[in-house]
Amino acid sequence: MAKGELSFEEFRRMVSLSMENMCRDLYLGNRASIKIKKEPVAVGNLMKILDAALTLSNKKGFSAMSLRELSSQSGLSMGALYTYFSSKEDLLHMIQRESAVVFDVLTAQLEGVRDPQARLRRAIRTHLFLSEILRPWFYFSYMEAKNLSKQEQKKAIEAELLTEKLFVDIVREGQDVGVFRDCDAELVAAVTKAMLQDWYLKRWKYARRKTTVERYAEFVTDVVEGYLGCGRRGEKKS
Amino acid sequence: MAKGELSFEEFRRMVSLSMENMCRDLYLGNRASIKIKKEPVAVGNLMKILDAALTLSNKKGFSAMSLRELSSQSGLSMGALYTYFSSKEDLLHMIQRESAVVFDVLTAQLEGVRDPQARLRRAIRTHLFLSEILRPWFYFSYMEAKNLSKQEQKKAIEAELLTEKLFVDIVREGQDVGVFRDCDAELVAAVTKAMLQDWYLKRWKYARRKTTVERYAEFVTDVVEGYLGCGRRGEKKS
DNA sequence: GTCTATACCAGGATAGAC
DNA sequence: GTCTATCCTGGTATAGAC
Repeated sequence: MAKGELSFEEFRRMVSLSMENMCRDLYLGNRASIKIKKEPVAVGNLMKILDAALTLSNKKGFSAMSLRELSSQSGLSMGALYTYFSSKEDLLHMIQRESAVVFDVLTAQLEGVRDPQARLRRAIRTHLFLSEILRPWFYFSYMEAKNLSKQEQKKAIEAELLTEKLFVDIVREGQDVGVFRDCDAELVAAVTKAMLQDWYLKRWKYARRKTTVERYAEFVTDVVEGYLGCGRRGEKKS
Repeated sequence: MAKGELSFEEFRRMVSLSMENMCRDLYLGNRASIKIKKEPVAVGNLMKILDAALTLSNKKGFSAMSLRELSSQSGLSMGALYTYFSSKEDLLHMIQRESAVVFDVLTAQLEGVRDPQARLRRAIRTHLFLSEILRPWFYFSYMEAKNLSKQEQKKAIEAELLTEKLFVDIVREGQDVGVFRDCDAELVAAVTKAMLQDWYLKRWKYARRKTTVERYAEFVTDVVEGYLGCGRRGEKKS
C-alpha cells in the first residue's frame, strides 16, 4: 500500500457516509418539501425509500420503475411516499442533488496535499473509495442524468467537468514542477476519469474477479503515472 | 499516423456501415416478424424508425420514449410502426441484436495481424472507429442493456466479456513473446475497454474540445503501450 | 403520519377503413 | 401498406378515513 495513504477501511470509517447519514443530510436539505416533522421518523422512512429507489432504478432504470413498485419494495404506501416528495421527478432531483455532496468530500481530502504526485494518488484513491462506498448513488447519478431537466443537466455537466478539472490541474502543476512529462493534460484527465468511472459502472465484473478497490486504485495509479513518466516501474508490486 | 494503418476516412469507406446498410441487414434478419414485403419500402421506413428511435432513446432513455413520440418523430403512424415490430420490447431487442454485428467487423479487422503490438493498435483503432461511425448504436447498446430480458442480458454480458477477452489475449500473447512486460492482463484489458467506451459515452466532451478519433486513438494506444512497456516514449508526437 | 380507495390520464396495442 | 379511431391497462397523483 502507498506510504501514508489510508486503507479503504480506514477511509470508510473516517468519512462516515452511511446510508443513514446521506438520508439525514437529504432530509435537512429538503425540510421545505418533506411534510414529516419528526426527524427520526422521516430519516428512517427516507432510508427505506432511497434504498428501494436506488435498487429498483439501478436494476431497470428510473423511468421504468413505477411508484407502485417503489411502494411495495419500500414497505410504505403510495400515500406515504407522497409526503416525502411531491412528484416522481422531485424524487429524482432529490437523489441527484444529494449525490453531489461527494464532490465536497473529494476536494476536502486533497486539502493540504501539495506534491503533485501525492495529490494524483490521493485523488484517484479517494474517488474510487467514495464510489465504492456510495456505489448506488454514483451509478444512479451517471445513468439517470439524462432524465433531469435541461437546467439540472447543465449542472450535472458542470460537475463532471469540475471533477475533471481537478485532475487537469494536478497534471499541469506536475508538468510545471517538472515531475510529469509534457503531454495533453486534458486527455490524461479524461481517460483517468473513464477508468475511475468504470469501477462503479462495471462493478459486477470486478466483483466476479475479486478485484479489490485497493488493487484497482494501485493499478490505475500505475497506469497514469506510467504515462506521465514518473511511475515506480521496476519496484516490486504489492 | 501509424505505419500501415487506415485513416478514419479510409476505414469508414471500407466498412460501409451506413444507416441504410444497418437497416437492410436488420430487415433481412427479421423478415419473419416484419410484415412489409417490399424491401425498398421496408428499409426506407426502418431507417426513419431507427433514426428516430435512437435519437429519442439516447436523449431521454428508451423506456421514457413513448411510441406516440416515436410515431411523430419518424413520420409514421402508430399502426404503421406495428407492422415493423410486434411490441416496444421487440423493437428494443431488434436494435440490440443489430448492434452486435459490429463484433464481427472487429474480429475481421484483426485477421492476419500477427504481431501483438500491431494487433493491439489495430484493435484499439478499429473499436474507436466503429463506435465513431455507429455512435448512436453503441450508446444505445450500453445504456439500455438493463432493459433487456434476463436471457438477453446474459448475452450482452457475454459480448462485453468477449470483446475484453480479445484484448486479454493480445496482451498475454505479447507477454509470452516478451514484447509486453509482466502484469495483470485482465486489468489492462478492462481499463482499455473503459477508455474506448468513454469515447462514445462522452462524445459531447470530445466534440467540444475538437478532439479527433485519430488523436484519441493515438493517445489511448500510447497510454496502454506505455504501461505495457513497449511505447514510443521519446519519439516525436504526430 | 399513514393507509385505502379512487380519479384521471398517458401509454401500449389493435381493428378495420382506405 | 398505411392511417385513424378506439380499447384498456397500468401509471401518477390525491382525498379523506383512521
